[in-house]
Amino acid sequence: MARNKYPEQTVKRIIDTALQLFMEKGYEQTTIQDIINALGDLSKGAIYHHFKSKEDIMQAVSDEMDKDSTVRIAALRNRKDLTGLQKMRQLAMDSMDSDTQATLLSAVPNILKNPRFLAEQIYSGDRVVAPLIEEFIREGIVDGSITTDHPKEASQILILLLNIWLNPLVFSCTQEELLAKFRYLQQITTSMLGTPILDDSILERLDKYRQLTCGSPASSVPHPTK
Amino acid sequence: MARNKYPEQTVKRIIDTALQLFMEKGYEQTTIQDIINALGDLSKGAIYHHFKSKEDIMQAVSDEMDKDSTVRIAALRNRKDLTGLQKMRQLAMDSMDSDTQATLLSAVPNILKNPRFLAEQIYSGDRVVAPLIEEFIREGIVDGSITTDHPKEASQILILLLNIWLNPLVFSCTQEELLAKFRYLQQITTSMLGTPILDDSILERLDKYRQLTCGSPASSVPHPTK
DNA sequence: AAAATACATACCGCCAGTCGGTATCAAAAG
DNA sequence: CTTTTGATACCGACTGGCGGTATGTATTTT
Repeated sequence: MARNKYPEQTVKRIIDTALQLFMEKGYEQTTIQDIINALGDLSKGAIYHHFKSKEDIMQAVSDEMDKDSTVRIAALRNRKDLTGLQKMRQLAMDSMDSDTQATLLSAVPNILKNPRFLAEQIYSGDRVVAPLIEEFIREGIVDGSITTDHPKEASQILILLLNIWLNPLVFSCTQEELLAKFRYLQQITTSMLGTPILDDSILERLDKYRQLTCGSPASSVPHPTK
Repeated sequence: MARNKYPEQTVKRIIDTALQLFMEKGYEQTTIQDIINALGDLSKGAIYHHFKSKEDIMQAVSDEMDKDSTVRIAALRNRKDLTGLQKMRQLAMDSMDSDTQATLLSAVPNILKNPRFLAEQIYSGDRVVAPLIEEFIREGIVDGSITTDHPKEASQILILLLNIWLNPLVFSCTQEELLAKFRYLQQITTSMLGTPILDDSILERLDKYRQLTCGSPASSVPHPTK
């Protein structure tokens, strides 16, 4: 195989391919040979030239997954025209139709076989996303749009509930169950931050979100073939 | 090696040894040979006679870990002298000084290297513990000691926050941070169930709990050697 | 005595990771 | 402009260790 003049393209191809396979089959179940086969035109030596171990590939994959949520939040961060509350609302909105979420949801069969990704989600939520949310909350406290005496803890719980508890990929559920969860989450977050942050416009996205994981749009609507 | 007349003892030894090693080194990092070496007097054939795969051992280990929490809850369940609220309080109390928690906390270096256990905790919390909590909540609603319109969702969130978010093993934190978390959790759970369920008597246990993971009793009290 | 159980041991296939080698490039040297 | 040099991108055979199996043997149960 001819040598690539732009090795970063090769690196990216490896990461993308590994991401796909790790999501589909799980990290442990994916073999380096699987990645090689999926790439088609690279060898073992090529991979181990760019990454020092399989774990190293996983690290790069995790970073890649974190990337788009952090850049989205970073963009929000610089907006001077929004109150803390408005930034929070946008954030919650975004968290359900980001590219990563979509591809992740459509590719991962069930996260039960992917404890690595579950752990990654939990920790990146707490370490990278929550601190930024905390910032928004503190802004909201200053500009008067949010009320709480525990911004740090609130941000952690918020992201945990949004990313994990409400995620049908983690806790599979029917449409009605998801709706009930969402309603209760509205209630709780309202009492946490002193004002509603989750409005019903998220609901549509939420159900698309769920459909991706479960397939059937609803189990509550019996539709005998007419 | 002489054949054991009581094979269930051998099975239990394997499970206990595997539990210990899985916690210390992580599931993936523990080899069958490690288990054999730790056991000292058994061979590979012995293990694969009692368990059909390494995954099968993990399953048994998980069941073992779930066991004591489920029997404790089952015991609470039959108590007719307690209100739903009182059962909830006892449950929260128990969740922090059970044997499993203690041994788990003292053995596991960081759950980051143990995504399997983290996932296991999350799912067993949701599937086995939460439904029982929901029962207590419904009892509490009937006997008037608890108020909520979403017992199911409340139970899920409650156990998630208690087992995962508050767990210093999952999210390592200083004593003050843990205290702040606990205070906020008191607040939230109170608004969730209409009455305080976490009282300060849990706090002592909570700090012991934390000390097991981090070692130092407190970072807030500077004690220069006198 | 026969069957079932509780082990032991040698062995297999597969996997992550290694290592010596080759091909291609960029820049320095002629 | 050509040659040399050294660095980089990649190849593919190989290895050690892993999970798992097959077969054999001693002990218990029936």
